Amino acid sequence: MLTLGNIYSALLAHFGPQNWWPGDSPFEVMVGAVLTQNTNWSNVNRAITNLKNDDLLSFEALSALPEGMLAEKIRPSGYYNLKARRLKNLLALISAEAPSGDLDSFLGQDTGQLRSKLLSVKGIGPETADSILLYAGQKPVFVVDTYTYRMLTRHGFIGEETDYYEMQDLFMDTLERDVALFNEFHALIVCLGKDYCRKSKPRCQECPLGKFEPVLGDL
DNA sequence: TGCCAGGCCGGGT
DNA sequence: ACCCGGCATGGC
Repeated sequence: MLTLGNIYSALLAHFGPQNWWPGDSPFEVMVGAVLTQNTNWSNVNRAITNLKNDDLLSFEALSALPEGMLAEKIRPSGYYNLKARRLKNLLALISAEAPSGDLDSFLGQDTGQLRSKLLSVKGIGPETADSILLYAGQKPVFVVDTYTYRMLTRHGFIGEETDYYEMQDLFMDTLERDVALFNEFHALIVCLGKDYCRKSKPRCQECPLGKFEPVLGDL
């Protein structure tokens, strides 16, 4: 019987623990979540490094930095004008919710309420919001991304028309709602995606999941 | 060289 | 309710 648990075990055995998120503070995670939208992490890391080198990676410093200057700092991450605006939008939410920039109280809110507020920010969609909830807020929320979709569709686990929330429900209704599990699982799916589920490689031949004989609907 | 990366928004059907 | 173009740098 094929289960998501089997997939998790196979990925963990193949790639080993990933220990995400690659950022030390919740604030850094939130910034990274926006910067990594449709962008590879090495480019994001350059942008983060630029901010760190200038001591700008804090709520106070970023709030004081003009949007145009922020854009220049994060240029390597791509879409830099757009992302500077999106980061400012997020900072505005934090200001409204926790005027002193107290992230603990901001992230300590009820998960559903916080999710709605994050989604109300222009530039933050389902994946970015859920990444912040899980990796910055330690909430048991499963993060779905393009690799998750490719893994599930290409192995025939789900239909092509499946949307974000259907996939998310699949994980959250099947697995134990555990922060550490959701953390590792999503990170491992990204590993799988980078190595085997590239857009230009429609079939994952030597994929670690190849030993399974997936059947549509059998999860 | 062209294609791709840990999305999301806005405008057009 | 979909579908599509725009946003942009750096790696392979």
